Amino acid sequence: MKLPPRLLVLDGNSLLFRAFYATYFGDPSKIMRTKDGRPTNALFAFANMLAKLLSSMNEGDSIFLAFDADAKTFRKEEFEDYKANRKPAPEELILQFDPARDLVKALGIPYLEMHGFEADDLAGTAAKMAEQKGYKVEVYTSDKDYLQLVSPWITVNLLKKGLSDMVEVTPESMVELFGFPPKSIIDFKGLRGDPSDNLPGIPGVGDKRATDLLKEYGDFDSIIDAAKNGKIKGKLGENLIAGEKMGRLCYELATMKTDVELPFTVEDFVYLGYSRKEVNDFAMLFELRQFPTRLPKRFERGEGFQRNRPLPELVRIESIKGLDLGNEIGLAFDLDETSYHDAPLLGIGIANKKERYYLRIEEAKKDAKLLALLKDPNIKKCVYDGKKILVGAKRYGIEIQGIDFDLMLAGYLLDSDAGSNPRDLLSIFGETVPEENEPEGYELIIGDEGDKTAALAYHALRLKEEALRQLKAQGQDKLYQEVELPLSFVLADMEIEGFPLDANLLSEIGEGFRKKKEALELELSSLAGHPFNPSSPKQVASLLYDELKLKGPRSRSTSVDILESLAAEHEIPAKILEYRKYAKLVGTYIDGLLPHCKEDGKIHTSFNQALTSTGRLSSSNPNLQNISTRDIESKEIKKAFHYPNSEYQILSLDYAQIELRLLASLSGCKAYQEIFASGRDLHSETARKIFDLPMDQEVPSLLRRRAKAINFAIVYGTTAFGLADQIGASPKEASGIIASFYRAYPEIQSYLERMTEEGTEKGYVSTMLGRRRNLPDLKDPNYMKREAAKRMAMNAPVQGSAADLIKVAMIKVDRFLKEGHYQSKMVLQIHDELLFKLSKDEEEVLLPKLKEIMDTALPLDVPLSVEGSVGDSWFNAKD
DNA sequence: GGTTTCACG
DNA sequence: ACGTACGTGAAACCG
Repeated sequence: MKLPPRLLVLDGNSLLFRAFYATYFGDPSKIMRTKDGRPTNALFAFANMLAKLLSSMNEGDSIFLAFDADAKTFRKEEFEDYKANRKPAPEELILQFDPARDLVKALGIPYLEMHGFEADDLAGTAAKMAEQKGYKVEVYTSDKDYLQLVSPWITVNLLKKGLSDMVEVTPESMVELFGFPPKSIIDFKGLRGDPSDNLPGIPGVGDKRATDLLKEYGDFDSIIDAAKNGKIKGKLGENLIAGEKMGRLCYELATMKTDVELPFTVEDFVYLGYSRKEVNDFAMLFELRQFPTRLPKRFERGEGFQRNRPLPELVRIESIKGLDLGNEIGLAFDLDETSYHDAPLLGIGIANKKERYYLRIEEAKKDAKLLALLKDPNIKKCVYDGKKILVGAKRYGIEIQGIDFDLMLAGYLLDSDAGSNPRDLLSIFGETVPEENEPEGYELIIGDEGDKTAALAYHALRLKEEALRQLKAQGQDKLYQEVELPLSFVLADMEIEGFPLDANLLSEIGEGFRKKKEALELELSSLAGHPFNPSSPKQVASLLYDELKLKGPRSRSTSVDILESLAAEHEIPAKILEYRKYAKLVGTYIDGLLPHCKEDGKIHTSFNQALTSTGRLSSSNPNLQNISTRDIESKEIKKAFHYPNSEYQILSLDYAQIELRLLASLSGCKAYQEIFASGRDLHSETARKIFDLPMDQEVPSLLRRRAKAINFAIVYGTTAFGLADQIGASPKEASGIIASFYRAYPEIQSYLERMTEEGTEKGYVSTMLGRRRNLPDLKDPNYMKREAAKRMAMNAPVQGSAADLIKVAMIKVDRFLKEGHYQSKMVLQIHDELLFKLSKDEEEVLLPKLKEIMDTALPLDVPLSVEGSVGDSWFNAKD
């Protein structure tokens, strides 16, 4: 006969508490710690408990572990004093909570925590679910509340000290041990209360009387009835009647919830093994060297192990009719990620916590119930890349309301270097998605249609709680809720609105560039004495360094600065540079841009909101954040960006020296702040300070240039070599300048040092709004890697805070424009600059108002300066 | 697909 | 004795 499947249910909090106190010795100074002082006693004992339990398991057995989420539970809402008497857990234990979670993860044990529920509700639900499916369930805890679960199929193992000192409670042993059957424990608690949870019960009823009453009358209700009917005489009877309300409340609070809507099915609990690498990393980090050896080898998994549960089977449907989706769903669009402004929308993925569905677009568009659900703001949508969905939906005339959670943005904040494609980003959570539905060779795998889309919908919904928990733990929940998520809606509008491009004018401008490029090509061939491709670095290097024998660098580089330095020796390098300029213009900005121009006379970029390591946006397809502006001739391109018939103008508002102002504010350097407060020229003032010039004398332009260079160098995480290279001085001279800068602004030096030190300690640095950049390389043994990471540690908080600032400004600007029902629209962001489609009659009102919003987006210790300009084209809207 | 170059902040 | 500035995207070349 086949044995019933076996499930182990663990109360993680209870076990961890037990683990802690079993190794506490009554004194925090005596507990086990790592060399650098982090407490590990509870982890040690907890890890050994888990190792022992895993050792008892066979292939095919299941395990589930529940944790408490945060303090606010439904019990607390019903009874304010619930657990009010509990002493807060000691600091040493609290410090081990998060690592314990990491351990459970590393061990590949399916685990769960949910807001508003305690571990026992989740564990109880899991146990009951499994019981119904015919499992033999073993619960491990030290909490006697669990005894109410005991049944022929559920045994509760009560831990006294550790796993070695444990009582197994079955229905039979229960009566023996406690004098009443499992279900009476709730009646018992209603009568007697539970001092450990601060439940008073009924006054005058203690252990003895409660047991006696239960023996005589059976359960809580019958006892109260008996008292009301006068069968229980005297003081006890009166107490029972008077205390009924409190007793009943205690009864309810003691009742374990076994009907929580879990995002798991019992099948998800099957144990698939642990990752050797993750376990070893954990053991190393907490100096538990023996621990990995205690784990059963049969469950060890090597590289490439996917701990994630198998996805629920994909269900293709033609309508959502009859589906139970509730008021929170996962939603995904089958729409190419990189070309969602044009690519066809193939279908829609929908998920609840247990199932995932896919509808082709033809069916989806006809499904009235689906369309109503999509536009219902009360149905919360959990998505991956909501902006893509909004843009796609708009094109197909589908209305979307109620986007509530965006897994892409949450994952990006948790690890800005994780990469923004779903596969890489989901790996943060130990999940993955099926391969894209792509033709493999000539064989089209039709079976995969919608698989990835439905999986994304499913993950977005299922990972919401976990992602929000992690964001909160990292102090990034506000940044997510109040900045990134709302910004994604603003960006969607900007992308949909687009930016005007006059294709005819652009082609015309391009013809001029093309002629110059072709002329230079001929000229170069004749100068070289033979035809060659000036676009080929290899051919150019061979011409310059082999044929002409010019003295260049060992690297044989042909980049701008090298060619400029060679210009004195020969006329070819300068011509090559000129050729490259026109080749770039034609290739990237004329021929590259034209195909992106749509019939609406506009260009629709994609802002990538989950890509850069620092928190900036990036723009692609096409990139509108790198249109030429420095070189006056190249800037001609900007003339083609204008609205037809001058019905609208272009307004540009940009933050002046935003990063340096932030450096002044973040570092708290008074002298540096003072320059901005005074409104004087930053670079001249810096030159005066570091080169010791008199206040009244005008600053020579060479010194101002050098001061400007060092101001930038500082934000980049300067090196003397880099600065020297930049200003054409010796490294020695450059390091002298750096030293003078730090002498003039010592707080800036200490701020930058603090960033590298804190970064090394914590493994990350943060911006003003708590955005993180992880920098594990600060500890890398390789010197070069470490130095590079230091520069990132100095730069990321500044560059990232600037990104925070303009993102907040964008949200505020957007709200202002929408609330005032203005015609004008925000259409582009270029890191420190916002561009607007400006309705002429709104200019007078908007200019000062928008400036003010940008100026005051975040409170700083320096004034901000926003410069604005208006023109009939982008070209004319600058300076 | 990786490398080089160059456009931007 | 290393070999240097921070963050991007697109196009062209080259193997």
